[in-house]
Amino acid sequence: MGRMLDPSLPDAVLPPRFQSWFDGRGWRLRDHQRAVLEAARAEASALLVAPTGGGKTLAGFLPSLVELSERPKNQRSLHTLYVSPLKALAVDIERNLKTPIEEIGLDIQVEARTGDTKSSVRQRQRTRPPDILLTTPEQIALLLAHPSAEDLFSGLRCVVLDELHALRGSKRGDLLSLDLARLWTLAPALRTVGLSATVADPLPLRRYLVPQPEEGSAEAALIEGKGGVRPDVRVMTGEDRIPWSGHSGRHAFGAVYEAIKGATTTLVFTNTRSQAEVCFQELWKLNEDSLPIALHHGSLERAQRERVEAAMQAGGLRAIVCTATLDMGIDWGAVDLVICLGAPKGASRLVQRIGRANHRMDEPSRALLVPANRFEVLECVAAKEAVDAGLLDGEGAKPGALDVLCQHIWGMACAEPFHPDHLYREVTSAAPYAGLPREVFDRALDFVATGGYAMKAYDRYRRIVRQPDGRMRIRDPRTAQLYRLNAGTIVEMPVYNVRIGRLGGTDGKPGRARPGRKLGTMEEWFTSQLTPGDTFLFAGEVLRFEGIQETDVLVTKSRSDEVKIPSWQGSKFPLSSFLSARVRDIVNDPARWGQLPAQVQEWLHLQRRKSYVPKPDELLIETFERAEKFHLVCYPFDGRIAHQSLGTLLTRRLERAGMQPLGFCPTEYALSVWMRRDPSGLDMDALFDEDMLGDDLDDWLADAQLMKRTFRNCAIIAGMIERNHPGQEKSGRQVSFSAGLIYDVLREHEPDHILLQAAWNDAAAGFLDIRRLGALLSRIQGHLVLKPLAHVSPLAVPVMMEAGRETIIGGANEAILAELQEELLSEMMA
DNA sequence: GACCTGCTGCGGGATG
Repeated sequence: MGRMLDPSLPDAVLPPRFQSWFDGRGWRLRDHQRAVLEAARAEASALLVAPTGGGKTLAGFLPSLVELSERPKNQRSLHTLYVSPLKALAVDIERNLKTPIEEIGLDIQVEARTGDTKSSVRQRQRTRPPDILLTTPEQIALLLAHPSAEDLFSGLRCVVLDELHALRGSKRGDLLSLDLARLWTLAPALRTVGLSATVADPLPLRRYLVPQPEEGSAEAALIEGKGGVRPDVRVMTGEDRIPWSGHSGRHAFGAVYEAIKGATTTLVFTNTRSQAEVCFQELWKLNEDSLPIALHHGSLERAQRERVEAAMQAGGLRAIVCTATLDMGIDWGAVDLVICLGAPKGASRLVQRIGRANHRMDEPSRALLVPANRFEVLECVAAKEAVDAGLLDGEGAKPGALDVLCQHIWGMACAEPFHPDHLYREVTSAAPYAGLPREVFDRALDFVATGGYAMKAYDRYRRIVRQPDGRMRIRDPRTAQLYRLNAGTIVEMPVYNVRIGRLGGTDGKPGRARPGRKLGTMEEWFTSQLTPGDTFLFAGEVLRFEGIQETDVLVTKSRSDEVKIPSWQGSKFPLSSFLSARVRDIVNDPARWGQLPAQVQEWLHLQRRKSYVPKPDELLIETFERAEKFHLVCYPFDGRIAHQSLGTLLTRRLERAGMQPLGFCPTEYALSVWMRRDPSGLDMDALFDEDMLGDDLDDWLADAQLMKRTFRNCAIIAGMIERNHPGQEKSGRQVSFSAGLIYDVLREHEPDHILLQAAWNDAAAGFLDIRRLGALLSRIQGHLVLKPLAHVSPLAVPVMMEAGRETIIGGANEAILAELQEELLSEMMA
């Protein structure tokens, strides 16, 4: 492998001690490792893009190890900072780095620092740091917001940023970029190494890694590791009937079990926690061979998850059913099959998940995609094609979040007084904030100093004050303490603890129960649907709901078969634009239908006969009457979030047009709206005009609850509202109430408040997906195809099922749904 | 016999 090495080079790159360590293991320096060393020698920052495995982490650390080995004795100071999005990775790397350090015989200290590190150790690390510190973005922010920051970091030579693709573009990534900017100020000799999975466009990552100049832009060197073997991806299309709707993949559990039996170790990825619970439960029912299969998701108690991870590490498991919790993390060499249950949602996410299998360079990772319904078959096929062609989702760079900027300004004042001009220049050296106008920075600064003019009367919002010399300093030590309690960008929903126990005390007398072992957490809204005696699935067990005591949901184990499926309200996994365009391409092009399973082909052919198959960039709009209601169904294939926004805005227009709309239902692929009047005579071009993104949108948002929730997150991150902390008597509801109050006050009295702007930006990028909706509307202008029908069309059946599920009172009543499906299918065939 | 939706990540520190 590799190119011929220049015989004059090797000595210059790797010192003899290192070379013989490589030799002793039968390793050769890989090309990308050499390139990182050469970049470091030239004092250049670099982005290393490579698939998992292949010594990427070692490549990031090699230059630091070499430099530290050449350092004069007795000179110890923080040399290299490693940042990972996961605490577990920091701890794992600590273990892994110690091997080469010991074996080469280097005098280098390595320590991890996370929220789990003992506070005495954290304190000591400020004054006597190790040579290499392994940590998280939040910890760096905390270290920087301390008077000791300058001493600690002034000698820093290198920052290694692991899994950078997973941080960039998020608020955590924004926070980290601002911290980098401060580090560049404190340690001008600093270079960075970014480690990233393969991305569609590395440029934003390369910019992220170096200080941006006032004019133009700068980027780190790009080093591309050799791609491994293309993964072997298959889409499961058995003989079974492919469901018309639903997302559980239940019809395929038998085949999933067989696949697990046929592999050494399998990761079964699901898209939701409830899907993971259901899948796990059903696999155990099928598990005649008693295979050790485990469950892992984010609402399970941490200790339980750690037991599963340890069992995996020890080779004791055949499969784990999991959610995105295992998208990243410690490599498990034994995994040789990845199953993705349900729609893959995006090519990059899929590649990341597939990469969890088989880290040997010369063998392909094996992956099996299991579509749960007909539309998902299209999505799985589109995703497989993208992976086969080596294509990924492109994600544009978006400007840094303003609430994060406010938090950072506050933190910087905790370290030492700053001059606004200097801090502005520093902040704009961070790539996400390179385009930040001074005027916006000044408003953020003013917010940290006063809360904004609507809040000026409230003393508690005054966090920094101006000194006579023009510099800003923290107001008092308490305010600095408050910063430390509120640092970070992750905001959680208030949750209940699920614990074993009964109401009424252990001895049967009334009184306080002593709750037992904690199994995990559940959200208030699901809890509120339970009445004592109900049974539900959680942590892989059937539990009986006993009652609520304070923030504990008390449960006992049960053997009931009548189980409710718990659900959580996480933010929505968006279907990537890239993948939705590819799904459209398949549907639009009958020449490509041959690769689809027979049932799906028949479905599309039937659609062509009974209604219409749109051409690229056309939007098909069907109307038909059913059960005394008129339905309008359109198929943008643009993801549920954009369809949700479109549905809201269309409904408002239909209302004005006198159609008396009754409801709408978005799916990933389509949108249905139903109403009392027949819409087929409407001017569709006017209905779908781009101008709906103007006043209609503003009207709707004015009183949208979602907007308040978004604002709450921004207000917490910016430090306007305190987080919940153990010991503080402030429930989640009280926090959101006060956030709602502040939101209303600001909307009325200070509509240009920085946090309203921050919330609007979040909403536009998040629950509204404005960019996507805008692209959708402009794509279809002049390409609407209206098809008034007598009956429901084949494409519409799954959408109608989805709508039926949501509108049937009392949740999904199976008998009614089955009946609905029968009716729809016979009407469709009519 | 179907059918059950929405992810993850982190987190004071000085003093007794």
